Amino acid sequence: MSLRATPYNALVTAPTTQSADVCEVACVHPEAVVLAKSALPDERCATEATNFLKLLGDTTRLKILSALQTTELCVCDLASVVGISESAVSHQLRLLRTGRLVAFRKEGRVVYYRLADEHVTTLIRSALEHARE
Amino acid sequence: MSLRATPYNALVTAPTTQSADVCEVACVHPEAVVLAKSALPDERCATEATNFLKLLGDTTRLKILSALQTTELCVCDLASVVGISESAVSHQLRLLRTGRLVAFRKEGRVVYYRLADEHVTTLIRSALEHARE
DNA sequence: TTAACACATGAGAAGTTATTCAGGTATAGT
DNA sequence: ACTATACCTGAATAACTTCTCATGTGTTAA
Repeated sequence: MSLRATPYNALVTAPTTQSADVCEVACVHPEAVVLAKSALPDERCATEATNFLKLLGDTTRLKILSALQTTELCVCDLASVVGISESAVSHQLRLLRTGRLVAFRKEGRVVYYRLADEHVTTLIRSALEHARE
Repeated sequence: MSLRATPYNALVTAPTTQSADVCEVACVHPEAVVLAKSALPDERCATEATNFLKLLGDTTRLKILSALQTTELCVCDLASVVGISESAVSHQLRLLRTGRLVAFRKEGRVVYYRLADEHVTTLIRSALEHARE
């Protein structure tokens, strides 16, 4: 996960010149293509959404987030719960903070992290449900 | 995305020897740690869930899946809709097939892909909703 | 049979990611 | 002031991902 919002394939994707004829490239079902194309989320939303999903799509981060579903925890605690180094946790927390998936409060030298969003809980629950079936 | 189910950090993660004292490593809030630890999803579920979320966490795949929410489409169509090469689409479809996010039917030499699962639609909708707010 | 088409796949290149390690900063206690 | 603690961060490295290009497979049409 990069901290910048620029996705890998933003540079690679063909420049979609929205001319009159949508189906310039060879395609089999023009009407279906037009329909599907109009249903695509706009670029910004798609990027935001994938950045969000990317953050959930990592075992370490999913564990961190799962742990935070029960209670707020400090970095030390999280390292202990997840079973990795504090440094690794800290790096991941930075990504989660940047993506606004977690919030935190400082108390002296201890930093308590918590989930920032209901969506996180919902999505994790859905994904786990899907995984179990 | 690898096709194998072995995650990157399965080999790196410290071996959690589940001895009597859960908090062997230094940690600040033992009770919170125990609580959070018991709430962690088991390893297999966490892996499956993250594999699923990983598949959603890519702009190209999200576009493919979004397109398939409207109607079934062949590889050609998808390439046209998303704006990338057929080969790239095909590679991504393989991952989505392996992860059982899409299903397909063959008709002559054309292969029609469709979403395999309600969860996919739900999750995409949630993620986009989160992205927009 | 031959050619064209729709799709799949392997190899390789270029980019991205997650960890460790070696330092940092800020706060609390002595 | 000095030390320990809790946390953060940059650099480096190994692993992973996603594309392109070349090629292979199966099906239809001439």
